[in-house]
Amino acid sequence: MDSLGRVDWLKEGFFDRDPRRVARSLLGKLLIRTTPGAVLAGRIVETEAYLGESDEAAHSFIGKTPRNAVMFGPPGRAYVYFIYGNHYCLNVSCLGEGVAGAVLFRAIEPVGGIDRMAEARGIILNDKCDLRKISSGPGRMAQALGVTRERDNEKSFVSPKSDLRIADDGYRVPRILTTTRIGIVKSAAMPLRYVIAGNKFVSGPKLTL
DNA sequence: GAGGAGATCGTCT
DNA sequence: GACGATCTCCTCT
Repeated sequence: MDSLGRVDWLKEGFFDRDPRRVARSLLGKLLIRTTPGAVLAGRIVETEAYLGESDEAAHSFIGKTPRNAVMFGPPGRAYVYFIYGNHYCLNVSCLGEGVAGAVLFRAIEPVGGIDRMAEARGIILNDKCDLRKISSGPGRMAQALGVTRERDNEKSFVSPKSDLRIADDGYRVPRILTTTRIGIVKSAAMPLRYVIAGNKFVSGPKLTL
């Protein structure tokens, strides 16, 4: 972690808030995966908030099931699910025990261990490669960080022993844009997607300001 | 560059 | 048995 300089690790209280506030606050923070051979780090540039049982688009809308139980658990835990038969998506639980809520990590800007993340994505690093393909989009980002449900679901983001944590290195987000969420049908009009304005690693269609 | 469709499987009804 | 918080490839312009 020496290469990252001095950072503050996020604590459980950070996540014990409304998912909308957590989603905004997470922008600009560093998502860090510690592996035996390298430290993978990415700056969070895009998030989506999923509210509790009042949000039709959230998995928690149908109530607690084995799949979504983490959303109802304590804050600061990883909720990982498998989607479309191909991809994993990484979320962090918000609010306290018994209250559902989560924030989906949609994209990060690679800042450390880039070669390892590219390798995990099957991308050859050279002058022509598009770095956005490493971690721009929930499925891509999860693959770059080696996130799977078996390995990471229910894992704590706030335990000092965890290999999946979030840090604040003092980066100041210039401006935040709020848009509707991507890929959902129900409650699609709710503006619960947050992105760092102008950041090229944000996924989805280009945003006009 | 934009748009459409297929891939593929866990989860819930 | 249907559907999904996605990605990639292919076609068309």
